[in-house]
Amino acid sequence: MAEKEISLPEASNFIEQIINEELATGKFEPVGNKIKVRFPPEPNGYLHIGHLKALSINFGVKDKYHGEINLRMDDTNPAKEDYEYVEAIKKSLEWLGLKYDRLLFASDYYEKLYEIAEKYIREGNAYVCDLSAEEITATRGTLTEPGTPSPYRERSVEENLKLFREMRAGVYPDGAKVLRAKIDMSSPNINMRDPVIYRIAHVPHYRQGDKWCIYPMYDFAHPISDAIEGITHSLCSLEFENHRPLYEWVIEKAGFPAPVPRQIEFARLNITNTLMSKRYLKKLVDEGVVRGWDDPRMPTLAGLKNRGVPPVALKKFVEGVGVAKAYAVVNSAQLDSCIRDELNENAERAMAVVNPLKLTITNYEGEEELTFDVNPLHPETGTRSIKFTGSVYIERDDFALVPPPKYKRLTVGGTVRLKGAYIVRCDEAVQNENGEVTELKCTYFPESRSGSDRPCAVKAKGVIQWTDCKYGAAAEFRQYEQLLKDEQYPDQDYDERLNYESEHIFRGYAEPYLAEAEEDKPFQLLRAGYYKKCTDGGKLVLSEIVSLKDSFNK
RNA sequence: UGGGGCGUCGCCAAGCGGUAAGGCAACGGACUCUGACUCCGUCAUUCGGGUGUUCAAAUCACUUCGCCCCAGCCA
Repeated sequence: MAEKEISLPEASNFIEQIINEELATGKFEPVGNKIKVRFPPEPNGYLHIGHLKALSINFGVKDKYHGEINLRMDDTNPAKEDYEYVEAIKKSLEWLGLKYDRLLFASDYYEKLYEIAEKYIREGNAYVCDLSAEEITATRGTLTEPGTPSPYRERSVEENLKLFREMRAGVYPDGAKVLRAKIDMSSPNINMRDPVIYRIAHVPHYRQGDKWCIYPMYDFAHPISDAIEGITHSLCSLEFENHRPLYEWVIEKAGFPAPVPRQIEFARLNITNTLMSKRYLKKLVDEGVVRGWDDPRMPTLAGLKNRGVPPVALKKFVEGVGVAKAYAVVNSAQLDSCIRDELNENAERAMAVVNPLKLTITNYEGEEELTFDVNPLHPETGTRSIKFTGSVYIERDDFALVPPPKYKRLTVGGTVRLKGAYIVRCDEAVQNENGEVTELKCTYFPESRSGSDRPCAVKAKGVIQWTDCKYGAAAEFRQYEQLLKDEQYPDQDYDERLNYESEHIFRGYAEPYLAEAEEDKPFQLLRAGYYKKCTDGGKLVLSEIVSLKDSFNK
């Protein structure tokens, strides 16, 4: 218990525990005890809420150890990648306020990677294999049976070198040959059975153009990229556990000096009611079911942003979820809670109705301005004014023909307070031929005006929100409460899921105040649980609104 | 079935041999011009099961059951 030059921070998860132990044993003294991590997305889609965990862990480690973090695009498969995605990824990190030390690309290492591949060949650690993809699969063996060596496994170094150079030169078509690591065809770990490390693909790369027609595989490129960058901890999700021996083999054979990067795996983030596979998300975008990757219905960070989710809420959520190795599905209620919590604290308030029911005050004439606190929790943020003309929309659920027990809102003959305005009594519920209530006729009590010191004999059981018929603005927003029980939720069928999502984007009327929203500023509508951030530079999406109004004035 | 992992409250999750933190959810109650918020209170004699070691185990050992991952020229 002697030499303790470094004071170790308190570990808040098992990864940090490991790092502390390594630091304590002096493993990183050769690099000045500098911890380096990386966040390595493949630019083949937008970042989604699942990436949040990797982000949080990596940036958390970086901050805690005053280390460095690279944002590295893991772009080794040109068929799927594009600049659009690297820009989107950068934007999402910026939105979250995460600052990385440098932006790097695996594709910038292609030359270096190629040199290491040749080194492998020269040292007998790799060979060119002519087997087809099907043949490779067939000879790989099964979970219980060992694989059989490729007939090309024992090619000479010279021949391998020649062939590999020809592969690079474009002599062979796609699939004709691959470079394989020469490890162990009978390893119980299938990943070690001579994995492919280079394939031929005559596909232009979004950054390299047609400079290359052979591309390194993840299992080869990733460990080496980590090593090149001097990454100390390569944190990834559980499904790469089986790749760890290969990760270590690749680095060892490449001959990097210690300390060499260490891969540590953690459990992915799963959330109920939220599908996160890129395949699924991309399909939604490609088929035009959503407006884009940033559609507020999407679980992408860009979508969440457009939904009005504050980045801090996301941070709190992911920190609250913790880091462990046990498979976990976090209930979306936990996310909702973090969002509501943040909104409750910081969002300005506004009223809105989703499912409007017209309420007309028969004894009211003229119009007036009512003043509200912008945020009751923080009165110092100011006030807002809403016009009131005596004709308003209220939420359909706030009126009941036959009230359930303990109902606190409007009923025929009952009274309720229109928030910030007057107490009204419902005299008549106008119904159409189908018995549906189409309008409420009410009388109001002038002396009940909000803020008035005149005593008012009338008492209201409840308070409801409203928007003025003449001045209210049409709006679109999403209800973030979990309306359906988990078991009813279509978990895998994405068409059903989309229907579900569509039903949870609501259109209705809101205070005109909302239409003036600043970009990125979420609102908590007075009925807790609703919130909305206006897209398109802070303005409501008008095309949605026009059709809305039509359907309202049926 | 070969290999690699994981099992602590309905959902996450601390705990690392000294007698089960916390959050979400839920449930009571107070307050309320948001049935919200806030506030107070309740919510694992038990750590997948069993057996051992120990004065003492969720923590160690053995065993058993369950779940996840791996046979892409994806990452």
